[in-house]
Amino acid sequence: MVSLMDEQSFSLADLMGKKLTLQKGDCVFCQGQMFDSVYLIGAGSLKTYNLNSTGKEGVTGFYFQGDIVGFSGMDMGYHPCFAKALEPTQVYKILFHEMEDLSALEPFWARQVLQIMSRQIRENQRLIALLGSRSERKIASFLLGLSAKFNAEVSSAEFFKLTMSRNDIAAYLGVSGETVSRTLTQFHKKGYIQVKGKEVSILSFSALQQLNV
Amino acid sequence: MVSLMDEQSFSLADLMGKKLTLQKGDCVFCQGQMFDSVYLIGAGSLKTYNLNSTGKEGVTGFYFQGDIVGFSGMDMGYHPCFAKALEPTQVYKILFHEMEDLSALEPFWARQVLQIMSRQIRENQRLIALLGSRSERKIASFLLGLSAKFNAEVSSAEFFKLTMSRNDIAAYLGVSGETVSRTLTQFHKKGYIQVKGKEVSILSFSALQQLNV
DNA sequence: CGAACCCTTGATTGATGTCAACATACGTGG
DNA sequence: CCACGTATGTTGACATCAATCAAGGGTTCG
Repeated sequence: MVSLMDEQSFSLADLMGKKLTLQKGDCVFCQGQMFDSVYLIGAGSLKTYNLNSTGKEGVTGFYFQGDIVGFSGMDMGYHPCFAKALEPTQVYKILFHEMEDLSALEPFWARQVLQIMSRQIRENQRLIALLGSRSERKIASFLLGLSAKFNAEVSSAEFFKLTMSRNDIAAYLGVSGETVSRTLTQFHKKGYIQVKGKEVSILSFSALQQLNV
Repeated sequence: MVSLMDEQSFSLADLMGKKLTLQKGDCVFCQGQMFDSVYLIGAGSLKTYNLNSTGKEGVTGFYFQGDIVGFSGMDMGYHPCFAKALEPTQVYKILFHEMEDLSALEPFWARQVLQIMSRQIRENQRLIALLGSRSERKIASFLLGLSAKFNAEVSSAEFFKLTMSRNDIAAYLGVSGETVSRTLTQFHKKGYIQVKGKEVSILSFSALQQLNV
């Protein structure tokens, strides 16, 4: 996979984007804030979430190195969600009108942006297709997706870190935090995964894939 | 809202896209098929869905006039879903590499494409945020979203037509067909909506919005 | 006109949310 | 470095929503 973090585009990002360093809990942008930029993630991870009138968080996505966060604000002109760092994180701020200009100038960049948006649409639709399935399957799919993402883009370590809390995962998949806990220990007891706090390793991809259907 | 169906871009679409006429049930593309085009909808409506190994349909989206369908296939190089007409429908086939060329030449077009993709990301995330909520709320949100879309883009008629079946709605929202039926009649009894087969009219937006939270 | 599909409604069952208690990890300040 | 307090995670008991099964009516299309 060609990534925006490859050398060629890294220089592009450097050119156009102001580099921001975030601590855990810092927000890149807030729900309702005016849209003028998107953010390319250089390192770390973010979650996007919105608050409904009851104050409950709905997590709409997790973002890692090479992802761009903030596109959902483009068409309405304001961000419909918060974007908050899950760990120390670096992002490159990309002013939207500069990105548009560059699209006209640099075909490689334009194609990369479309690729990233397309990937996001596909990933969102993968989740939507899970909407009706049981929590076991949702969580299996979540682990497999995360593992694929990490192996492809971040590292090939056996263990990967869940930088988000169990409740974040729960709010993302539309289940309760307790169900996430229960299902993880269930997977562990069946020998599908190994869990050490926030570190997870998949022992049987096939078993999870079978649940995933 | 500026739409791709406005005069200026209509001529663009005419220029680049071969016009296809579909009957109800016809597929624009199939799951697994190679990606080379996206499709701008001129009239009618489509659903996208995928089949899992058990043969069960998971509906990932509904698309109407002015939407572009097929972006989810871009980054992997093949379509991860079917796109099937829900009624007599017209689409403009847009070869992807031609779209890229035109985007480089025509900033207006490039911006429109980004807008449409952004809207789709936002709409998908709105659904994802509903993942954990009760079916009542899911269906209320679905009706409100559809109503907004129709009023904005298709017509301002009081009634709008559900071109998809109850089971399609169910598969989209991750509930059972029976639950869709029951909830609609419940809304009807409470005076929130009027239902005549596939025609629906919203009598109390506020009541539905309150459920929507 | 028949057959297939779609929709509605009822009864039952099962999965999962909620509540509660406890355990563990984390961060902060002494 | 320890001690405390808070946030996060785990586990159990129970309640509830919605899936499933089933039956019947309605609609569409060949």
